[in-house]
Amino acid sequence: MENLLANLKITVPEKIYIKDPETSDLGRRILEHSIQLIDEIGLEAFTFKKLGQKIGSNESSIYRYFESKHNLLLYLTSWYWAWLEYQLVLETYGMSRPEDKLKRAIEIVTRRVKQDVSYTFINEVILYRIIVNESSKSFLTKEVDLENKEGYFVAYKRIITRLKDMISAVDPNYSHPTSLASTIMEGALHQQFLRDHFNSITDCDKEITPNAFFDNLVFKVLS
Amino acid sequence: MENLLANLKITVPEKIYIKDPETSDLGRRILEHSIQLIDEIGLEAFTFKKLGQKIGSNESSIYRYFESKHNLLLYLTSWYWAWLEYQLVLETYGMSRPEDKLKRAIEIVTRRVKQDVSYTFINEVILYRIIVNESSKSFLTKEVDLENKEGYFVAYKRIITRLKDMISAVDPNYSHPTSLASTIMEGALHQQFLRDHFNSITDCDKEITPNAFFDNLVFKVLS
DNA sequence: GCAAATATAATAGTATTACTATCATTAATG
DNA sequence: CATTAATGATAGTAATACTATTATATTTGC
Repeated sequence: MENLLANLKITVPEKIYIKDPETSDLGRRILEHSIQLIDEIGLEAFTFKKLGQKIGSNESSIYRYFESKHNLLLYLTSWYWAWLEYQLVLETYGMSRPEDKLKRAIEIVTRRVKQDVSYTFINEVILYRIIVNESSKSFLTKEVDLENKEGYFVAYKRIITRLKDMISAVDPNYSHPTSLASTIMEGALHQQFLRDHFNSITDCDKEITPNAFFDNLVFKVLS
Repeated sequence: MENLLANLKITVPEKIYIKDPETSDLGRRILEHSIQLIDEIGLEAFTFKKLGQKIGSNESSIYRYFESKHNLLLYLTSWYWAWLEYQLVLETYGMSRPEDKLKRAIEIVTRRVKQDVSYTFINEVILYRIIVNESSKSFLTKEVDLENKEGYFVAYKRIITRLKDMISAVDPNYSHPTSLASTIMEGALHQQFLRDHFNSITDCDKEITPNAFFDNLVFKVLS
């Protein structure tokens, strides 16, 4: 798996960036350290100036890659969804029983990323924390419809559609497979967040994982 | 119901504001018009200066009520959760069958607010749109643990706890009542958002409501 | 009814943000 | 080796997110 990904480029919609950051050393440093910095100080306090200082580069140079920090966030989230979709396809490939396949799929999309598997400049463990804490902000804006038209959210929509298909494969008569799929995806992130910050309103802790909750939920709903 | 609320003050944690906005004309204008303005231009573009212009008052005067727009958002979300809890308690009061009670509760917390019921300066229909689009931003910050310690999120946690209790009343053996409760609350807002902006990843539309989805889900999980 | 207290308005000022523009320097490529 | 492209340095702008100060209303307490 690691080898496969090393040769495979995760594709992010072109319009999100001005210059493809994966094609240059500076671009790759921008990605690597923006993930670290956003994780450290949060998206609100994150600025291109601070990032420039961290990577020993100039603010103006970073603007040649991304027109704003919002677009950088779109890039990182898009990258993550594409990466997760890749994991999903790879790890369920060839499974014939729909139940097993769905079970595995739920595992993949609800688990906390604990290992940096792809050995690139993008650290998925840290990126996952950004997804939990910041990804909602990528679409909770007034520009969402415009950006959606530009295709900025295709990766997110595609992985949910895949999950939906797996749900319908288990129970073709279930009436709300798409909403269930989107609820699993967003709900898992939310439960991870609650586990870290509001443990009184989640059952998830060190033993009970969001995966256990959603696995139980989905198979009760579909049976 | 309307009469009751007219005499009842929704309580928001004191530390959220500098001066209680409900106690003065200017304060009430701040609340009324901040809701309108945030709904119009979004939280990111919203500033106290613009609000001041809208209400014919001065930026500096608004700062005497709230130390930042983040705290204003905390106020509005807190107010909403307290208001919703009030609806929940009122509308399920005296119901004896746990199943009926839970069914009604799910209806209350998943429905889109369509009528301004309390006749105050706070328009709940518009506020609901703010909750859908902006409320996550109230806790997705680096300061969340600090603010949680200060009690800024008690209203949110309390309503989820109430819902959890109703779930457990229906099925005391269900293993994840708290996570189910928080998933319903947050998930309903998310489905409303998807309905408005990403209809390909939800089943909800004009006919199917988030309520239909969650009602079906919960009673399948608990039976 | 008036003094004192309080609330609001007006103005100014600061540091930072989120950029854009220009020009110099360095590195890559044909 | 000349041209082009990428990066860096510097400067500048409008807006943001405030704080501070002073002036002017308004309320309230006696």
